[in-house]
Amino acid sequence: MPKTYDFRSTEQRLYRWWEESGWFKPEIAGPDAEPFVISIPPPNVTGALHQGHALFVAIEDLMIRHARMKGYAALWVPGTDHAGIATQLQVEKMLESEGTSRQEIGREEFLRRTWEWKEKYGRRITEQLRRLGASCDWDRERFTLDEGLSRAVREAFVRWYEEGLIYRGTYMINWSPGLQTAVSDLEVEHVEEEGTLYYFKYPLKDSDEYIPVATTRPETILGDTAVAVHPEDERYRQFIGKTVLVPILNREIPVIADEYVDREFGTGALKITPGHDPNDYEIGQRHNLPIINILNKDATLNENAGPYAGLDRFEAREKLWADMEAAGLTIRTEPYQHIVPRSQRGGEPIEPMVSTQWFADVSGPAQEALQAVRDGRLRIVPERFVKVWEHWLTNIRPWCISRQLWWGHRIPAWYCDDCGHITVAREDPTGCEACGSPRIEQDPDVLDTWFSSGLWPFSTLGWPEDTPDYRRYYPTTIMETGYDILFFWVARMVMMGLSFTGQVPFRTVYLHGLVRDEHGQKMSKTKGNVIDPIEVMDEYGTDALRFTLLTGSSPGNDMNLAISRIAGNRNFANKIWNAARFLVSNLDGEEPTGAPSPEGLTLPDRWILSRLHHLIESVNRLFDNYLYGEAGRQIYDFLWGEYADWYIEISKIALYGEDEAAKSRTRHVLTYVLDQCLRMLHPYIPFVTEEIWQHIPHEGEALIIARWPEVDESWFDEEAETRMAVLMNLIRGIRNVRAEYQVPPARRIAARISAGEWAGVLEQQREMIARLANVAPEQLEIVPALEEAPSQAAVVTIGNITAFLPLAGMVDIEAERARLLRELGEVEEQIARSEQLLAKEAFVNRAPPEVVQRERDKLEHLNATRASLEERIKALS
RNA sequence: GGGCGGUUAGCUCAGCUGGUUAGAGCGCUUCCCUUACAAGGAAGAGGUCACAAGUUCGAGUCUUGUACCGCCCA
Repeated sequence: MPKTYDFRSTEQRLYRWWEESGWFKPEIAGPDAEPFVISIPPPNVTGALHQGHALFVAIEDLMIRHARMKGYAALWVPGTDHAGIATQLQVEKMLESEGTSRQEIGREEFLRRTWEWKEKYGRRITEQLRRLGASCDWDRERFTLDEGLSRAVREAFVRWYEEGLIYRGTYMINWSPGLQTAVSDLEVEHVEEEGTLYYFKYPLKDSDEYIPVATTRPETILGDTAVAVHPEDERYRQFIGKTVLVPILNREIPVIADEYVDREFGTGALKITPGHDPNDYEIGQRHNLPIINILNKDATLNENAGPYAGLDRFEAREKLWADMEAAGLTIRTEPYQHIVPRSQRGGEPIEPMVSTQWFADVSGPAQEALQAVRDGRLRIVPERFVKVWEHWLTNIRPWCISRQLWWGHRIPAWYCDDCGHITVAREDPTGCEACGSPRIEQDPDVLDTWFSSGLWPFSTLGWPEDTPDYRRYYPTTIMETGYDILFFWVARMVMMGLSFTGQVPFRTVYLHGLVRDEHGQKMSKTKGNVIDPIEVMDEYGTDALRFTLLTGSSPGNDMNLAISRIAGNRNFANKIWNAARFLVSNLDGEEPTGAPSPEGLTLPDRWILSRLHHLIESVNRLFDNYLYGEAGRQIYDFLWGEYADWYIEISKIALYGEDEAAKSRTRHVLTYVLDQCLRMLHPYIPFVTEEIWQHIPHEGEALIIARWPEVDESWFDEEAETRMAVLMNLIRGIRNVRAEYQVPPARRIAARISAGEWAGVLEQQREMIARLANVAPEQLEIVPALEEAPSQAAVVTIGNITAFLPLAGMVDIEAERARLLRELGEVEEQIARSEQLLAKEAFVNRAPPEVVQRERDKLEHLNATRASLEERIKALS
């Protein structure tokens, strides 16, 4: 084994081996195994890997590998999403660079070019998922525009249409002028911005009087169809029912009364534009107001805007205001904080507009989705997201599902030129369903991408066909994804799953947070703080990135990713590598496997095995509660802080000695403990653990299919743990003194230990003390009590144990006294605290007995330490 | 306006069911290229756990309130 772990020569080779061996497939678990299934959150087919992908892959691969090792039929279904808007934009950009456009080349050619683009770039993202170690069953890979999935979309659309849940209608929607399509409510962000509030006059017809009105969007005046005031507002009461004139256009509109009007806001009078404001739309419905649309699809003004037709909405705003100023219709302007609806993609202002679109009334399915969580068929982790779930689903509104795009699932509706009937069908019709006319035309629009992703957990398994995969692997086990798409995706999958399959699409939803940069900033190209996963993997290896993502985050919370941590975890991989290297180089031909025999074990053996099984117990409990980060950290701490720092150092005594039985036993313990740790670490850092496992003695073909460790409480050994704790403290104490007195590390010192009842234990471990504290073995004296304490010596006290270190010429009596007094002070402080606690009757009576006993033991130990310290201080005086 | 999360060492974060002297990585100080590992080892400094009150024998952990930061929804 080379001196450092080389991930570059390892990762690709292992991944290919695993995949070619068929270990990513659930079939390896046998036909009776219980399935454990995850559908991948399908990344954008033409997207590039970012930390969000890296995080979900790390978590899901961890879940899948863990399940696989536990013997489940583990299936991770991979795939990609056609991502309508994103992909179409990319292709349009390409066309633009070619000096053409999608309009110019036409729909058919555009789709051909987009498929071409998909073929070219579609493999990039899945290659990158492989690079992360994702153990997906690639034979089951799906794409949302695949034939099967398209059939699922058809089926779903038609069924909901037949049930009356999907309908076509003219309502207020969110219009994206840049994309020239409708978008759903979810795709609009509401951003608070500095704007202007414009005050102006609404002149009364045949009068010099006017109603003052304020607006943040003056151009919408052109679409006003009423002015509203509060019915009880004394200021405006007399105007109710009168007629006012739209500025510049001089169109006549009524003054109406509506309680919706906030008398405190602005002037207390409200202009009503039902065509371009959701609230005004509501009021317009109540009062039967006409709706005037003043916008074209590209957000320029149309013929209804009179002299402003053709202008962009923001140009029109300025020009109209200038004209009104000239006409004496303006009052004043003032700076104003208001909420601007902006496109989630690109950030351009969204225009509310009345438009004919397809909608899905999901209020029924939403109720079922609520019920599923309430009755426990669906569990959300972390639980706090249940509140968000409840709130959103109880206030759900119709979902606008049509998009004026070309890349996507075309809406399966045909309009009859003759009778106007709409034919909605599973198979492309040749004629009108109502009149039979062949003069039918398919709706040009496509469906919201989320409509097809909503079917993902079952469409990928074959639905609507009753396939073997669908029967065996549906419902899936867990849906792991970011909390940011809880509504977009998770809620829709649950609603659609319940509606179409009658079952929850997954039993558990596990939500992770966002990956931010080191200082909690959102990563973005413009900020230049993007940490590219590919670059990170190139420099530190996949395992380092995975371990950092997995141990740096906790469920549902955002995480800040720091390069220094990734580097640290690269070091961790190397640390395990070298621990294994040490083991392998000391095997001397032996190949111990399985658990060692409990017979004839030494104290350190018993200790590390006890610690290991406490770790296994803890890790399993943490896994049961989805606390993967904490579990990973605990394995890290154990492996580095106990196995490597202590047990390996101790093992050198036996391994470098002459006792063959001791060597053999030590090799076995070393191997067993490392093996168990590698198994637990494999879901976190699959590459380095597999590579190491292949080097150390093992049973079975590969770590990826090895059994997950189970706790065996018979290894628990409290006595060994207590004794080792004392020994370790003693050794640390001696090392500490050495450092304080600046004893050269290489220099062996003498030690005379008065150990009381510990003399036997210490005597048995004298080699360990000698080696780890660098005490000369022939100058290590361990006795129950020293006849005479050496005067020229530094002292280490651990309870009843006092170690004298005669550091000839190095010990300054005064300095030593000061050091011991300092230590005494600390001990006394702790004694006081402990005594205070034990003096309280309430504590002694009410705290659990074992807690009280522990406190008593502690106090006893402290008192012993104090006594030795005092004695020594007295001796030095 | 409603809801949620965060506030713990210089920086980035853990701390699961309340229970020894609150941990880690990075950074910092001192020493060491000791035959697994300098991507390392040994020793160390550094925290009134945002603030206030409460529950409890016991609170970083539970409850309430406050402040600040962030997110979601309207």
